[in-house]
Amino acid sequence: MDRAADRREPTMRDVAALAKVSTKTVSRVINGLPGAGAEVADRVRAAARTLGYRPNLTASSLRRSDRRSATIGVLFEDLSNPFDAALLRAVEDRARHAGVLVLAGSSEDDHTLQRELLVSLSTRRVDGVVVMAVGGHQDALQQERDRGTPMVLVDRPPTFGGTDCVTTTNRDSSRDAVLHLAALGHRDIAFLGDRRTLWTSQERYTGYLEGLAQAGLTLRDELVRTDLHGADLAETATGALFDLDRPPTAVFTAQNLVTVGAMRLLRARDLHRRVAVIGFDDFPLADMLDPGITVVRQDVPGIGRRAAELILARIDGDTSPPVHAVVPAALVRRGSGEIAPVS
Amino acid sequence: MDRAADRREPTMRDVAALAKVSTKTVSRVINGLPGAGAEVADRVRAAARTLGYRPNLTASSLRRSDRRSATIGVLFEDLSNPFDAALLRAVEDRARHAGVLVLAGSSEDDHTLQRELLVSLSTRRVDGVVVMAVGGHQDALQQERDRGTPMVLVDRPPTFGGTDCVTTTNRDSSRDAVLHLAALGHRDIAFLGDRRTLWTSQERYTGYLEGLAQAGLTLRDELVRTDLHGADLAETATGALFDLDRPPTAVFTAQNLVTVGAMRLLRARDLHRRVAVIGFDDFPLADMLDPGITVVRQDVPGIGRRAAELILARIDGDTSPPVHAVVPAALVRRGSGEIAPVS
DNA sequence: AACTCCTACGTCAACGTTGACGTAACCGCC
DNA sequence: GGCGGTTACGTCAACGTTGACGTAGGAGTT
Repeated sequence: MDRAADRREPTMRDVAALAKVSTKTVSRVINGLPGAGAEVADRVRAAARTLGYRPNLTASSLRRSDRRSATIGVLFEDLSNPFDAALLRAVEDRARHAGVLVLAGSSEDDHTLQRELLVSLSTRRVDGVVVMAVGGHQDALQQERDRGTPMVLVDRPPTFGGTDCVTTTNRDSSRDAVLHLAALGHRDIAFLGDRRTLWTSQERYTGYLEGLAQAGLTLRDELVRTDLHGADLAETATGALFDLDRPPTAVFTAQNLVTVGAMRLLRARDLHRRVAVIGFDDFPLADMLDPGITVVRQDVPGIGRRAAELILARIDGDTSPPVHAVVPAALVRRGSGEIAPVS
Repeated sequence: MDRAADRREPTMRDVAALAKVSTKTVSRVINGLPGAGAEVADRVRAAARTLGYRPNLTASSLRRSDRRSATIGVLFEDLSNPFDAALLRAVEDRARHAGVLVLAGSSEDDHTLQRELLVSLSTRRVDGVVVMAVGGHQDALQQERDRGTPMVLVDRPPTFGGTDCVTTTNRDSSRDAVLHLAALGHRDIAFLGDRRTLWTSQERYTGYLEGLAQAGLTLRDELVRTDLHGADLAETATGALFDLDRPPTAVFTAQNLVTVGAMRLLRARDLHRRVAVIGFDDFPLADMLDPGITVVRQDVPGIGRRAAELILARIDGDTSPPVHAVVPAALVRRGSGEIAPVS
């Protein structure tokens, strides 16, 4: 076994000495800059190879005028949510193609932690930050943004100026989902939502209201349940709905864990074939359930790609006005949303 | 909107000038080192705060003797696989508590890409690397390891020396799963596996063989289907199994996508209530299906935590002999694995 | 009173790299 | 054959920080 741990990493100086040139010439060859003859360049490359030389990007970015670290930070709430995972993947994918690596950090919906992570990132001089989770106030984000760090918010618009964001068609797609249910004849459509503090929840609720209005239905307040953070709360709330004298015949669940919780209850009460369900956010195996769950599917890779493109452009010096990019979601019909009301 | 993008970041020199001390004193205060009076320290901290000073970790690690970047690299295959996502999350969590951030990169099962990512990471002078995906040869890994980079493999033992790894009880748990099925009276138990080049596939297959042997059952070669990379291939292969004259009464699926594919077919042929299924690897909503899927659940957070602890220890200079940590998996009974053979 | 020791600072150089600039050799051209 | 231009190098300092070391002043010891 090779105990190489204590061996010093070779530097440009070592390569230069072996190739009998100056470090500057090594720099030119390594970076592919002009000003080095073919013969010398070969010698340098050979020396680099024999020594196993790897340029030190941190030293390089320290000295370089652009000061780039070719690294961006990505903050998310919880990777165990497939939405976050897919988003990170999409951002990482796009960034990698630009030679940029991703420093990942999960804030677990904790403002203190988020602030600390932002400091950690800025301490490492990332070129920009993509933030895909912020409940409540955005002070820490604004503070970081004001320092000049390029920033893109995902799934939430900024409460402060000068910052790009990428969201999906929360309101329009929610409205469409409700209209889809109404078109089947449903008149009692419940709304089950995540925490009201979340911008997406509010948007989806607004879309729900718009849908009801557009279909000529009246809102029944008791069919609206919000602040359902997690599948368990959603399950309980769904139970309460079906204890009503006049229970809903259709349910619009405005977040994927809420959908799962609702389905769990419907299944337990054997209502899953009689009550229509449309969920916002797709989730794995939604097609495997019986019936398959009709969902509003966000274009997660599209959102991630767009976010990455925006941050990369800003890092490249794009100073055009801030953008709110909206990536369209689509209704995926799998059965649960196509159940007509029992007459 | 604050156009701060072009304002130079404040440095120690700026803080020193404002606090009327030397940069070295600022360094002492910022790093909490002794040798600075209380009054001076307060002045320095105040100056740092007014300027919005953030230490530059890249410059610091360049100069420091330990040369630490407080960053580790994590390579995974595909974040859209919940196994990878949960693992990354666990590693990130543990690392964060040690003040270490994670540079994430997906290799997408491509050796060229993996090699490039390793170079990118080493170019950024990460302190260590956790690798959770390598099919086939490990040349690039060994090369990186030989440079002295601390490394931990997850889910696969190294083919070279001097490197830690963390795996689960692939063989033992597979054997137990088969014995569980055999105890119900199953005598025709099929094996559906991922690519044979994967070490985990081989281990699980070996466990399957051990289980058959221990239960006194004879292997029927036509009930073994491997190289099923992805749910679609698994679905097709499962179909072929049930076209046999004497189809299996139970199926052991050795990977989560394989399980999903198999379930898809069983559902399509309405066999899902008659054929027993045990899958290796849990997956979201496995409990929501009908029947719930009995699985061998790996302790993914445990694996991730262990991997992080190992790499952090190595970075801290632990030179004890390489470790192969084995984190036990557990059988989770949900129904599909408890179906008795139809007589 | 002379000494050692300690504390609280400061000075300087170096980490690995690159921007700015210098220079020697060679080219073409009137 | 002298001039301007280009090419292929080299030299030097600086990026932001910290390790090694220096020093002034005060406290404690003999």
